[in-house]
Amino acid sequence: MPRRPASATGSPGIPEATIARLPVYLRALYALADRSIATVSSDELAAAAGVNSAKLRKDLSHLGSYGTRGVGYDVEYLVYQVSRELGLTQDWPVVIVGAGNLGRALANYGGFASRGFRIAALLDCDPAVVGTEIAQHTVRSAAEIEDAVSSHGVSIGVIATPAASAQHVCDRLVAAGVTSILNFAPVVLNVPSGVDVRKVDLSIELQILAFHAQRRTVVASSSEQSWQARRARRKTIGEFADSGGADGLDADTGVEAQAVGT
Amino acid sequence: MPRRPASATGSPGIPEATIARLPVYLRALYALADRSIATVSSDELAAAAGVNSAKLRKDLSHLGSYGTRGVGYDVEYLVYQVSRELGLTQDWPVVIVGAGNLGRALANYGGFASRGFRIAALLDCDPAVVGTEIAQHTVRSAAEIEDAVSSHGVSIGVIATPAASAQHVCDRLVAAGVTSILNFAPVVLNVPSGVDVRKVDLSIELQILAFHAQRRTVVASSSEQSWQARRARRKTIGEFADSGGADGLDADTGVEAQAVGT
DNA sequence: ACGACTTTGTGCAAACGTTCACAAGGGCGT
DNA sequence: ACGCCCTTGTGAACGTTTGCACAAAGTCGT
Repeated sequence: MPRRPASATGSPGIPEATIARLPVYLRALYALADRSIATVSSDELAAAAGVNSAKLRKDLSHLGSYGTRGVGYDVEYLVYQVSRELGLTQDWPVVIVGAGNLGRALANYGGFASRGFRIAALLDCDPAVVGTEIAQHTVRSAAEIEDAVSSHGVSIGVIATPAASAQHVCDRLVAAGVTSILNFAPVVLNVPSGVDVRKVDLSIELQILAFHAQRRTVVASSSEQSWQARRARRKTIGEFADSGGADGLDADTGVEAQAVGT
Repeated sequence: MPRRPASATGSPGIPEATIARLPVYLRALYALADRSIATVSSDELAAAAGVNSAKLRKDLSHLGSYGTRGVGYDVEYLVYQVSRELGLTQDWPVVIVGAGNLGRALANYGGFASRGFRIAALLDCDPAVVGTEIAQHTVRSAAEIEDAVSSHGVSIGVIATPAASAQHVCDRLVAAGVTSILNFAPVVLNVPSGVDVRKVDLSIELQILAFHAQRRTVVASSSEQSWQARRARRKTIGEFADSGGADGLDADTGVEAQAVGT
């Protein structure tokens, strides 16, 4: 991840953590606008977005002073400002590579179009799928990646292929001029610097949940108390170095080696 | 998202950021094992996982001292240790609510089964879908959520429904005993404390990419005088040029077309 | 017009995360 | 057995993010 010099560019350098939350605020704001709510306080908006109100105010303060003290924020005005900051006042043509279940889900996802993302092309390499129609888009052959990218001036590519082809597809997208990639394939992509990659991994999220779920059962079996005691304890309680680290286990070789696919 | 009390449980308190990377390391380790590589250095593993090697070593050091100085890490042993830490040495039954494109993609996703996640039930409320077979699972009616959860001792639920039904489904899952939820619907879920929610939002990731892409072009054009001239406009929000003919134009349409039990 | 009340915007300190740099420790050749 | 070389594990410095608490700045009622 190439660090961006932030203030060296003339832009005030909005923290990455803030950027990641702006879309959440934006969605909450749209929901408010739908209900014809004209103004909103930081407390209300924070609650709708599921964050702390101080955090929300600090986040918004990075964009400028768009609130009115004693009143709150004008919903429509803030929608515009956040959209502009995120670059959503322009249309972003996007190519999606891979028209399996995931690619189809993406193509049908209303949240894209409503934020200015327009599907410029939907590609797949399976001849059985090429030519079929998905969400008003005719699936084109993956051989046309370069053409689709350059003819529409696409700068964002979505990879929804199996893991095995992801890097190859990525290379071609980058060569064709794509500089932002959203990767759903469970692999780490190698890209030249200057290309931005974000990863969405369905199974990683489950594994993180499993970790916490496991911990919960361990805790529950040792001390029966609901976990409300939020602020109770402080730092680590000594060194439990390794709770169950019996060395004797000869790493059971049942390592299921299975190619992960989408 | 609520802060996780990490060290409040009496366990060694592995940082959240580390937990989020363990699944990535695990995948890289599996790939190495597939190639019959017995040991790996922190440099190599870090490269495969796409992180800095110092970070990898520090992450692994939270689990214990499982490396050998001068040599590296034994791949199989480390696979076992990481799996155990993540709670993947046991099976996790999972219910998936919503059998649209996304639910189907999830059901067919090989990465779940290979990490110990077993689909206990796949539910939907659309009568046209109930009864059909998806990835060797017969889709059951959404009315049976409670039964599916309690009869299999499920503690992890996946919500792949449209936004409108997500909170309702969530409530029912929680009431039935689910304590970990993976949410794909673009809404902020309200859950009682003690329930762990993780969110995967397809459009948020794109918006973050758009921000960086925009910044890149702004920097390239080099003559943007920031946003001092902010007060002028008051654009309306209604019309976000949406040329594509996608169905849902409402700010927050669901992930898919079908509705799930309300 | 003015004071009471409300809410924003922000300085500050603590918590958290990352990176550097190097000592500790183990294998391997001789 | 010894010393060299390699890699781990970690203390310490640095940067980022969070949350508190409050002054600044506006509105509203009288």
